[in-house]
Amino acid sequence: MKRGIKAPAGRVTMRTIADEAGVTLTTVSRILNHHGDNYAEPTKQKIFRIAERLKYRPNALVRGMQTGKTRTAGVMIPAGKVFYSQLLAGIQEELAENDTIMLLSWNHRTLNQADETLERQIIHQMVDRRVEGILLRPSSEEFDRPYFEEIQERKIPLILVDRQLSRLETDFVGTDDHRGGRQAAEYLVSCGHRRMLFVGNSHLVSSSRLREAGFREVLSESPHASCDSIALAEDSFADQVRQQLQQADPPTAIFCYNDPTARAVAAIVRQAGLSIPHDLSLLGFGNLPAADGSLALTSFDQHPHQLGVAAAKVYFERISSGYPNGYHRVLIPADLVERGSVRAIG
Amino acid sequence: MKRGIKAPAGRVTMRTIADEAGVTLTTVSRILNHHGDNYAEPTKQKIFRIAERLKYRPNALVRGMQTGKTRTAGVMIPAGKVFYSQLLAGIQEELAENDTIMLLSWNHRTLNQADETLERQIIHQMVDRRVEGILLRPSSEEFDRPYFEEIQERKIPLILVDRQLSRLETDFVGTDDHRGGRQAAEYLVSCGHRRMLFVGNSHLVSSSRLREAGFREVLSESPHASCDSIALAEDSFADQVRQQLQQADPPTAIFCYNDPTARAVAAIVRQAGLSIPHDLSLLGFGNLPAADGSLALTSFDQHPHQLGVAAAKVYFERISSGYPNGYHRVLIPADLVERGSVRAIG
DNA sequence: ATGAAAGCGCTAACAT
DNA sequence: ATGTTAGCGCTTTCAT
Repeated sequence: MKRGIKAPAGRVTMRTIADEAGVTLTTVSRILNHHGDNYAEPTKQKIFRIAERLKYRPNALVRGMQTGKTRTAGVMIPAGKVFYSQLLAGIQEELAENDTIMLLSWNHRTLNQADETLERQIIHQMVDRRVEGILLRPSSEEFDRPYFEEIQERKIPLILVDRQLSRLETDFVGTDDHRGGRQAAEYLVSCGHRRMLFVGNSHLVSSSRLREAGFREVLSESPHASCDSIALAEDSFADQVRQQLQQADPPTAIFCYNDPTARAVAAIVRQAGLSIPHDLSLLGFGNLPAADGSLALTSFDQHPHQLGVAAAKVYFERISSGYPNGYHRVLIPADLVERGSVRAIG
Repeated sequence: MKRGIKAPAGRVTMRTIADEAGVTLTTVSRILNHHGDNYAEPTKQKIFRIAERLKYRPNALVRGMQTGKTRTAGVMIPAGKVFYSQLLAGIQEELAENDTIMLLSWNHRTLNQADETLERQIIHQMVDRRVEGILLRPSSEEFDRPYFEEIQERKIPLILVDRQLSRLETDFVGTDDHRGGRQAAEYLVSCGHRRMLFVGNSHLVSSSRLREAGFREVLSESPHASCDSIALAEDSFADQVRQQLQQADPPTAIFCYNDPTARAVAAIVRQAGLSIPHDLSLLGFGNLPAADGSLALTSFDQHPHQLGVAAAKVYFERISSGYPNGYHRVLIPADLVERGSVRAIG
């Protein structure tokens, strides 16, 4: 004749405490949640003592279900790479500060169309667990992907990190890429370079596009400066680089939108028998550590940890209904780190 | 006269679907959870269609509360460092494979006594959210810390990663440190070295102790081989290294229990006017990328990603009541990576 | 200063 | 092939 679900015996709930203390569930709930200002001091003491003795732990699932406040953030970042793991460290630090813990998942770093299902699944895992908001580094400019709509329809705050989506209005925290591009150009020009090459992924990634735009902006204002572009994603990439080098009037400096790209280019350049920085200057972006003994690359530090902290701050501001109108944007400047892959000429 | 808590209007629950379909909650629950084998095909279709149209998403909190199956793992790893972020990547990959998501938190890398409160808090955050198990890299050999008891009292499966706790019986996944130490010694001996120095943290960290033990084991079997030790944690560390170098019969090779230590030693060695590997061979452990242009260090790759995958596999085996008796241990061998900081002599 | 009752969204035991 | 009911562990409203 028994029905329903039986609770495993020996489990300590508020019920247990209430019975033991001879009070109601309500009383226990109010006191343990520090809403018990009206209760008699002895009652409070008693409840706290029993709770401690029994090692009571609240069920955050139930609480979250009822109140909506899960104190859980969804974070979707491919944190296997150094840059992202430091970004994650920043996020983690700020979340912990605010007694919030993250549900972490990973999207792929690749700009792979087929991963749509995966990312959708991840979003669902988070939504189903009632995260209060989501911090997300998009794997590409997939503005049209339906899972973003899902987040927005459910009115879950979404904070984009590192990369923007061109057609999506959201809070954003990232590097000031446009400015970074400008700094790159200013630096190379100040080193005497005029014929430049930009290597990036501007059709796929906002950071590349913005860095290129800033870069070109400065060059267009610099007398005699010129700049070609090569897109990294293309098959003929290596060939295109070689072609550039074999021109009558080859570039004297190459600006790559990130460090891995710069290292790839460096390999091609060296294969072609040129030495860096003597024959050619190379400038990266991101300031990532690389394998031992590889090229000491002049680059820009993006301060990933700081980015993470800033992102989490925006998160809390947003979920506590800060920013009443419009979206919030934070741009962190990148800083030049000279390491010797750029040479002053002429 | 109304009491209780009102559900925000417009929320889609199983109730909504049941009403719309003219069936019971039970029916919806069973069908959506794929326990609906007995239901009529049209009924099933109808429920699925309505659920989809209404974009229904189950409340995982409620489900978890009732069933205990939260499909959530607690992970406590200071993933800001490369090694740990790759370890984390492995864990993440295997968890995702099994439709599980992680609640991630961070303990400090430092062997700091004062962080006890923090780590306790983290454990509570996880326990309260009813994780099914916990994967944890201990910040030191804090076997006596009470929060481990808390985990064990609640019978939450605990899988230790990378570092063991000397007095705690638990599942463990890590590098085969003893064997790694042996490999290090065998390699150096095969290069002709006899007078060695070990630099580590053996009183604090199991990995250091085991590597040292393995190292010494081989040396004790090698004719004419000898080995001194220096403890990294001591203030006079740099002085001790210098003393070693200035001896009448100084070591020809130094084995450091990890790469950062090796780099610290390298700096001291160079300051002393000696060159690596010409005057002195240096061997690290961990194979971590370092800043551009720094010493190309011969080291051992610990395959952190593989460690992560293995750890998560143990996790699933454990939470599905595998390993009925006793604890499970997985040791992954490390592999030598030659990079030129060790020279063959004599 | 405390309690009773209703409700959250769901699962599962016991029906027919 | 479907429904009824009890229950999970809490929070909150209303009442005394």
